[in-house]
Amino acid sequence: MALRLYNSRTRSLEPFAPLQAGRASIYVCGMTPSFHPHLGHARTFLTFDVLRRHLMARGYEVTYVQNVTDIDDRIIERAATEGVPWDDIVSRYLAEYEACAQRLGLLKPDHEPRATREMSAIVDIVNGLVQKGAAYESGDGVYFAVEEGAFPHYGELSHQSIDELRAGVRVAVREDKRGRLDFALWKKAKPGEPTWPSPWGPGRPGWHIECSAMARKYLADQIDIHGGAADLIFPHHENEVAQTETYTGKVPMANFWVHAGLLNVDGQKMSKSLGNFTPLTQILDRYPAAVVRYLFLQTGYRKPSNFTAESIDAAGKGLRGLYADLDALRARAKSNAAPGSRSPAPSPASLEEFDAYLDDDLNTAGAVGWLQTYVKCSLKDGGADASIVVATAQQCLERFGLPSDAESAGLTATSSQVKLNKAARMELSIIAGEREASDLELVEKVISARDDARKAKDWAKSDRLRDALARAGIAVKDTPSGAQWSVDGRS
RNA sequence: GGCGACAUAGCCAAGUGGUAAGGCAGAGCUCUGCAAAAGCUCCAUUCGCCGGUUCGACUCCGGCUGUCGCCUCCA
Repeated sequence: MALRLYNSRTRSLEPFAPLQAGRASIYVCGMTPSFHPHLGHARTFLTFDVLRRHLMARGYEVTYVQNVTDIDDRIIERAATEGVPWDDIVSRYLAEYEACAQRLGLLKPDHEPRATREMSAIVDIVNGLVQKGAAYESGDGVYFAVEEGAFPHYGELSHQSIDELRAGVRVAVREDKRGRLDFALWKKAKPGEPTWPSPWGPGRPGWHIECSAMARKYLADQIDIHGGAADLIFPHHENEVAQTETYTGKVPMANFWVHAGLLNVDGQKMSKSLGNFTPLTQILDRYPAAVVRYLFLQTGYRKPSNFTAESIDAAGKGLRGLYADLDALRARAKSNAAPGSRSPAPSPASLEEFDAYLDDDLNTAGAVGWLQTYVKCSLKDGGADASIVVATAQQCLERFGLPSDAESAGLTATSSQVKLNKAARMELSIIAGEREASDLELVEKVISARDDARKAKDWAKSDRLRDALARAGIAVKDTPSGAQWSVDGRS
């Protein structure tokens, strides 16, 4: 079976055929660091991270480029509001994004070009477009002449005609251009704005042109897959296609346009004004990154997705369950293993079943279901070779970019995660008769006091202590080998 | 107004022209001092509504309704 992907350009599912045998080039529109990265960013980049991992697993040599648009109107506005230099804004939010990307386990792009460092490539394209007569200089910039028919295929990607698009244009924009649909390739400097030199005087690139320049420079005139979130289809990608294809004369610039669905929060579009905008950093502080990843894997990447506290809690429990079953299989494999035996290879047949889901337009949700069933059934079926199942499941987790066990996924309690609030600390320190002990020591003291009570069959005291721990956010469970505890909701 | 996506159990969510994966929640039982955890079992005669095609549709076609998104701020 071969990979099939939904191509927004043709609105159909197509077999993936690379331009060069064995290679795949992907360009994904990355961050504009003008504000905090949010969950929607995470969803988009996780989607392409999994696509990339799957292509690699299928034997392609993948070149993945994800740009940074580090100059645009919003960055300038933000800087003006805060009264700081524009590049302070960029470095602040870019650093925040990179920290999040690392926590999410996103593979590092092969190239991460930044618009401001690619000015000559940008100016070259604008120049070329002007020379071809597809663009013109006006009082405030250089514009692409959509309305004069510079690009006959304009609108094909977003499947709208020029007339339809024109009808949709809202308020008259105060730009000095000939046609309403014409868009800026280069913006001449206004006072106080950052500038770069150009044949049209100091200024800065318009939005869209940077991607045309960087995709060509770091990949080629024509690439296999161009990705981004669905909200970029128009105008960003439409304009990008117009620029690149007019400039290079090669069609199409991207064989596949792959768009990730947008994310809603509590049923509504995420926005600052609705007050449901949560920086990604805060989400990752609250939930393990692996849970965020698992949550999005459970949804088709093209579908609109709704984020709620319930949905991520359920995802966390589902992932924990998977890891628990896997641990049980590991234990079985260990007890069955002959001394000195090597760990076995994954089952090719099972792996193929898993990959078949991903081949089907990256059906991660189906693949998750398959993996849950595979692990659960293997656990019930004593006849299955546990070590092979474990090896196979680990491969699947790697395809997903998920850690191989609960501990590395940050799902188990560790001493550093014990943080008692004031009231809880007070209560436990009274019970323990300790004032100076660390949070961790306090918890352990109370646990052992409870153990003593249980040995003495003083159930009332034992339950009292368990309740106190529960109020402090510590869950206790008694096992044959003694009491185990965990930070609530963590394990 | 134009363009599009989606509509499957309490929630999330796969899927197929031949009779509904999985997760969460819930219920019962086992275990347990009681819990928790774990194990076992159960949980959509039905896939928004109405027509059509078909031996047969949730799956294909047409219409309707609803939700959401895009139409130069957007990942």
